[in-house]
Amino acid sequence: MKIDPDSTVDLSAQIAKAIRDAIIAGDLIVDQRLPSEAELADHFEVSRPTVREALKRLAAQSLIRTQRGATGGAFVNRLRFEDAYAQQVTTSTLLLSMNAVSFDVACEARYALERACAPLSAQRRTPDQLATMRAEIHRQSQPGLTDEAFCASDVTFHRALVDGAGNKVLSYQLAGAVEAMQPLMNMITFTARSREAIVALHTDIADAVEAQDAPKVDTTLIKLEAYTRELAHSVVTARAERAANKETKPA
Amino acid sequence: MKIDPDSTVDLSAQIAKAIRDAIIAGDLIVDQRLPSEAELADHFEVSRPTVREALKRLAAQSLIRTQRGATGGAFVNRLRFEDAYAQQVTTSTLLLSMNAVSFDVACEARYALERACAPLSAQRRTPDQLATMRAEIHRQSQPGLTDEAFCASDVTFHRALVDGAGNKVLSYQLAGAVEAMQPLMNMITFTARSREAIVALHTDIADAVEAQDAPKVDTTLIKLEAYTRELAHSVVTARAERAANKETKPA
DNA sequence: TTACATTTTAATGTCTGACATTTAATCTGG
DNA sequence: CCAGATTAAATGTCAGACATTAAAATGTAA
Repeated sequence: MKIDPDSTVDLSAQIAKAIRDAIIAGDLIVDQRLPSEAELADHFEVSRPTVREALKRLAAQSLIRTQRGATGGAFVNRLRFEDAYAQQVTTSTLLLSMNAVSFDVACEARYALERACAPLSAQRRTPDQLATMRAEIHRQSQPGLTDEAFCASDVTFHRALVDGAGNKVLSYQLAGAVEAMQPLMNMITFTARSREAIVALHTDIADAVEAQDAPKVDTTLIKLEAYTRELAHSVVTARAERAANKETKPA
Repeated sequence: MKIDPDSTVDLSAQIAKAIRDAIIAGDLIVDQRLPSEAELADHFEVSRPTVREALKRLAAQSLIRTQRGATGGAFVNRLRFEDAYAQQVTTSTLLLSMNAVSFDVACEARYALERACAPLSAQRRTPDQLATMRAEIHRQSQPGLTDEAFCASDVTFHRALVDGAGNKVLSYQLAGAVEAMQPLMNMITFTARSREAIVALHTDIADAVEAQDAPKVDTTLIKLEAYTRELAHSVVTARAERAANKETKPA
């Protein structure tokens, strides 16, 4: 593991890269202890604060964890799916909000991916996952629910559907797509009638999943996607109209 | 933005979280300059090295960038899809290698996602993307190619297929799934005959995409998935046999 | 001998203060 | 008006110190 002191790149970034590459290459294995900060400082011929900045970079990516005390130090972290979810969701959310991704594009991606899971989920879903879907449908039917709570329940419902595929890699990939959509979905005002329509479609999906009817799940998801887009467009239209009124009225 | 000095959590982690939350909430907008390190140290009532560790954590997630000099400082970064790809690939790769994800599970996820893109790609692919697919098929047909180069070309081919959907969010999500598989694929030894079979399937896919025949793309991808799994299983079997011989022969 | 309390020790976490380096803005002389 | 020198403000780096934590080693009494 070497760095170039003459490079214009931050020393701490170089050190982080060197260690990260070693982890990816398998030279440092899970739960292995890195040298102490003082030893790393010696090795790379830099000061301890610089080493610490490098280690914090790696910690931010969940590549290492640190422990204080006599037998403490920095250890290569076993990257867990649960840890990766959070980062995936954060990153996806910011990508959507910072890159002017249209609702349509995000929606299309989300449902395309979800439909990829659906056949597997219809086949393999556990009773527990089915129960979660039913429970969320019930929650969504209750009046007085805020739009945010409705959306959150929607996310839980769809995550149960995705998790039903019983493939952790799929669940991980989908976590970002589904949850990152939530802020966009929150812009939609769900009227009583639109909630009713969504709950009806959710029920169809749960029924089809219970009956292991994959094609039915697929067609219902297509309907749900179309309806979601329709709702979003009506929001955009209403907003445009309000803006137009505002422009003409005051004078 | 506040932190709790009595918490057992690292101060730098708390500060990073406070700033990250502010970015996600939109309180800090793209390209906005954060206060200087000295000002942040004052604000949070910590020392400058602690603030710096927090900023390095955020930099590791591409949430901020720093600039030296008179008008320098830390700026909220516009998270780009290209930046996110790299992290996505790194994370996915480590997830697979550290969590004993079986080839079958990873393969299933990859092809399920890829098939989600295929219909869109058949419909929208540009001539350029089609040309990339053809070029990679040609490369894959050349004898003397190393297994690694063959795999790399395979990745490029499939990325062109995925990008053909013309949906950046889909491409981003797929980047991790497709590229993270590469180390696993590299374990497979591609014989002349298996390469021939794969090239034939790739050609079928390219033809179907050119003809905008979505169902044909789908069925061919299913065949390709089956064949890929078959190859992987034969590798595992061969390895097990070698191990068995090794156990009985030497004495 | 064993169980418990104490001390030691090795590591990370944090602080202070200083200097180096970079870069844009400002000043200055032609 | 322009080119070069100067200045100022920020990040990058360093050295050394102390605080805190937690495990291991040690000591002590039943």
